[in-house]
This record gives sequence, C-alpha cells and structure tokens, in this order.
Amino acid sequence: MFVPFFREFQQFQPQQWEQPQPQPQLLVPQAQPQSLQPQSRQAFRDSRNRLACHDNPHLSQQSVSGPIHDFGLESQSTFHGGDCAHSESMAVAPVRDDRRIVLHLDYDCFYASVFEVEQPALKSQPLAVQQKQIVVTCNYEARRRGLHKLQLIKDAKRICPEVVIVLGEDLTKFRDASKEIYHFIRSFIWGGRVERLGFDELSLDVTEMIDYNVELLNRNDMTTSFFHLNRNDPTVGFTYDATRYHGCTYPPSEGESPTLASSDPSTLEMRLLVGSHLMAYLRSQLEYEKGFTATGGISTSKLLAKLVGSVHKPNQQTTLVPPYEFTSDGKESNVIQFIDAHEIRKIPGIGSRLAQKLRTRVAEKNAGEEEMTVRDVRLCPGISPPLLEKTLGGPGAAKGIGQRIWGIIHGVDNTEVIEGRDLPTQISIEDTYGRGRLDSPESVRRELTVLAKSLLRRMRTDLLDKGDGNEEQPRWLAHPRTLRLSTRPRNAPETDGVRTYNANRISRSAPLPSLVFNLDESIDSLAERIVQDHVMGMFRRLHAEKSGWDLGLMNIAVTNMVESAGDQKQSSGRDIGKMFQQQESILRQWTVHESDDHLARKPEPEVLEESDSGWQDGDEDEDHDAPLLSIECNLCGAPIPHFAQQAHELYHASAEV
DNA sequence: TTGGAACAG
DNA sequence: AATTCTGTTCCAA
Repeated sequence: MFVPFFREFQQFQPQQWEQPQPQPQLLVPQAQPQSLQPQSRQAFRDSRNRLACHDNPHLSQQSVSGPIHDFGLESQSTFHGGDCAHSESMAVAPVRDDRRIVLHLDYDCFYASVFEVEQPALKSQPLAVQQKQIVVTCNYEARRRGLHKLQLIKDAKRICPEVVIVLGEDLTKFRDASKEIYHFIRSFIWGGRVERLGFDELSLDVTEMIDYNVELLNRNDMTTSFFHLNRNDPTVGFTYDATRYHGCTYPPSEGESPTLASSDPSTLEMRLLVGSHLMAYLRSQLEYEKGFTATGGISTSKLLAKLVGSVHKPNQQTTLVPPYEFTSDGKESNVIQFIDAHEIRKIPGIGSRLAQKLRTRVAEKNAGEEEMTVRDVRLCPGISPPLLEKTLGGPGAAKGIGQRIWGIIHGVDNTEVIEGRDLPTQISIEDTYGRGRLDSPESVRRELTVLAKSLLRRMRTDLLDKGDGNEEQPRWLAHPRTLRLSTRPRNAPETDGVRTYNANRISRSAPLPSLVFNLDESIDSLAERIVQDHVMGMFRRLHAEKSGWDLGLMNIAVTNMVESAGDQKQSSGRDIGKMFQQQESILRQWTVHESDDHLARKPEPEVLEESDSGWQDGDEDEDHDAPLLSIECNLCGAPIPHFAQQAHELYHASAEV
C-alpha cells in the first residue's frame, strides 16, 4: 500500500479532479468590455496576449479600436491607430496566442554526450566526434580549449593535441539514444504533446499540465507547492517553491529576491513560473535517469521557447518572463525586446535564402548592410505582410510566407506542437567519397551495395514490429513504396555571385520492389539484388554511361511510407501500456511506500479514503516487501528514497543558478 | 508521384 | 564558405 507523500491534500476537492476542462477553441480575445467577461474567462483574458504593440515611430502606442486591416491573419487584429493620414497603409501587429505553455529542450552537445554516457571517463577529457574530416560536435571541455562544431580535424588537433577523437559516422547509437530520451520525456507529458526536432531537441506543449497545477495552487502556502504529474494519482509529483522561478529568466531578475510580482495564480507569469519548475524536474530526471544534461527554454510558443532556451547554455534553463505585451504603465514588451536583438538569420524558420532576401530588401531603405537584426526588419519603413510576401515569395516559396515572417519578427508563432510520429516518413543512408573512389561502374555498384545493406538493416530495425517477445513472426509496420537514389557532384558549382547554396543534389526514384520485405532472405543477398536490378538502373538514369561523372556523395532512401492497416490500435495500445509502465517505474521514487517508521511520522490523510479507489490499482504489489530507506530533504522537507537522493539534490542544485 | 529547394540539427 | 549524415515540409511539373 502507498502512503502518499502529499502536502496539499486539503486542496483536493472531488470536483477538481475533472479539471481542467477542455479549453475552448478561442484563438482571439474578443473585444468585450471587461465587466461583461465572465469570471471564469478572466484567466484566459489575463494570460492571453492582446495586441503586440511596437515602437514603430509611425505608430502611436495608444490602442484605438477601428478598421481592421486583415492581411490574412486568421485571428482578428486590433487596429493600432495614430496618425490618421498614414493609418490606411499601416500594418497591424499580429496577435500572439499566449494560452499555451511550451518547453523547449536541447540536449547539450548530444553526440559527445552519448559517448560520455557510454564511457564516463571521457567526461573529464576534451572530446570531439569526427565525421570524415570534420569535428561535428565536441564536449564543453574541448570548447574551453578552443574547439568548436564543424571544425577541421586538422585544426582541432593543432589547437588541442590532447583531444580525444571518436568516430561518429554511424548514427545508430545517436538515433537510439535520441529515441530513448524522447520516449522517456514523453512519458511525463499529458497528451503526448512532444515534438522532435532533429536528434537532440524537443518541444513540449505542457499547457494542460500547467493549467491543472496552477488551479490547484494553495495561495496560502506557495513555498511548498506540489506539482502533480498524474491526474489519477495525487501522490505522483514533486514539491517546488511557487514564489520564484526555477533557473534563469530573461530579462535577468534584478533584485535580491526574484519573487513574483503578483501571486495571482491565473496570470501568465504564474503559468510560466510553474512551467519553469516542470522544466527543472524534467531536466533533473533526464540527467539522473539517463545521464544527459539539457538546456531548457520556457515560453508560450515553440519559437520563443527555443530562442530563450539558448540564452544560457549548457545545462541551464531560461524563462522568458512577462510582460509579453506593452502595458499601460509604459513597460516594454519583453518579447519584442528579446527577439528584436537577434540577427534575422538566427531566427528559426529564416534560413540563408530568406535572410538574404530580407537583407537586400531592407538594406534599400537602411544604410546598415551586413548586420541585420529583427528590429531593423520590423522597423523598416513600409514593411507589412503583403510587402514581405512580395519580397520573399516567388517561384517555389511557401504560400503565406509574408504573413508567417511578419508574425515571427513580432515574436508570434502560432504553430502547434506536433505529436511525434512512431514511424519516420523516410529512411536514408548516405556516404561521401574522396577522389577516385567512384570511378568505375563496378566501384559505384560496390558502394551502393554497402549503402543498400545499411538501408535494409535500418528498415528492419525501424519498420518491423517484433512481437511481444513471443515466437511470432515480426510484421512490417509500414511499407515504403518508393526507392530513391541521390548523388551530388564533388565540385560544388561555385557559380557567380550570391546564388550558390548547396542545392546540388539530384535524384531519381522508382517503385520499391516488394521483395525487400521478404524476411527469409538475407540482407546481403537482398542488397545485391536490388542494387543490380533497380538501383544501377536509376544511377544510369542520373548519369549517362560515358561522361566521367565525378561524384562526392551517394544517398539511397526509401520514402512514401504506407502504414500497415489494422494494427493501429494494437500498436498504440501497447505503446501506452509501455509508457505507463515506464512512467510508473520512474515516478515510483517519489512515492513513499508504507513503513512503520514512516507511518509514525506522517499519518495517512483522511481525505485519502474518499478517493482511494480512484487512483489506485494493484500494480504496485511487487514493491510491498521493499524495505523503505528514505530520508527527508532538509531543503524542502520531501521524503526521498535513498536511491532518488541524487536526483533530488540535482533538482535543488540547479535552482541556485 | 517525382524531383528539387529550403529549412532544421 | 562549406564541410557530415541525416530528417521534414513545401512547391511545381
């Protein structure tokens, strides 16, 4: 049986168990007089951003209701009026939706960390991960000695002769570690709202978890609050101090005590603050359970959380604190302040091409050339969504690009956190080749066979559903329908002027022969066959027989995944079961088990009996006999099983920053 | 559906 | 500047 470690039990009224209600799909603050707002909507109104007013000298800061210039914004904009003569052509600042709380996690020097976890002795050494002639990443010990990402191995060795170099061309272990961390973090997050970006970044939409916990805050005892990680089991969670942010803030807190301006539990500030504690908990769990440190950002969108996260690295976290909008008493919007200072190229979603186009356009009006910040773009005379659409649009450009960039330069990103998929949309294997390595058709065939073998192995590890450990034959979870071969010439066509980026891959595709799904045939023989019968044909389509092709890269991929029918429910059901099991085993450390010693000190709260059946099932019987060796944290008073002590100390230690 | 461009780490 | 080895999304044909 459990004895819940649960400090705020008196708050737990039965009707609160259903909280929070699903939030209305209300994207826009309605322009209603405050007095008409129902009290229950007040929290939304307060925490939501209204107009992102900006300091364009052409615009007055006074908000005036008036005609709406709709530049394709799905949401309504309040008109920012001022000088009437110009107002007709004036662009309207987009509206940010600040109802969500988004956490962004970025594992510190991920590839290097994978090796350090494998081999802890490496932690104290300068460590670089090599792919071909390049240091793709290195640990911070190496960075302290002047090494950095994407540095030539030559230079690295010269600058730091003691550097330990490990080969990282095979991404298998990174992919595996990435997946494991993803599932680990996702097991904490309600609704599975976790999006992967590359191997080493996650965005988490934790709105539901935050709203639920903010509702349950006890305003009379904020310093020993309890964060609930499980709606069905009030013993699961951690204690935290809800009078202060965990970790760094942007802007930095000034006074000695960075306490909350307002302890109103429904403000954006309180939601971000609670989010900062969840972030700290997740990071400490990640470090203790998996050995990876991560950098965190806390805000209301993927864009802002990611950007603010990178303010303090590594192994730290930063919260972008309110006000997110201009206030009546003249306080600046921290969002605008923050994003304004960034170089446009540094903004996620603005790559080299868009940055280039923006620079040339804005530079026409501005004197400044090389350095161009978001502020320069935002304050560019005449700038507006249609203008951006015109300058950034063109053949191939994404539709609505002007509106998107308009939002981004105002710190507005309303894109959703997408639930991670269980299957990739494509699997590709590539290698680069030095001079003379790919001279003959025979050598090409040989290398393509090597790639094909890797690809087939990847298909079997990633697309196959090995039964539940039984003797059942594995089943394909998805069938890619297309096979693609891409190549890149060695000599990047260094053409005239500014035009050249690395767009120099060419490809051919063909239907993927279904024989690759035959599990009875060996990968080696399968690879020989498809290279001979299919891939070489594609290669000939790409490169005429005679001409001396000079290739620096070859890539083969399977794309166009079609998920196998029928198995959907089964597999997702199993996933959830696994997730739950994992979460239970992780969270168990925070649940204090019955013991005479403990019962004597902390009698079971009476309220527990009412809801006893609600959250308890018999799963934990195996722990019944486990001896309890717990201590009490002298900082927050939480009882901690000994084996969780280190994690708990980490949690407090990172609070000091 | 195919092939490429642009984005990301 | 582009280097590695991937991966996603979008567009035009």
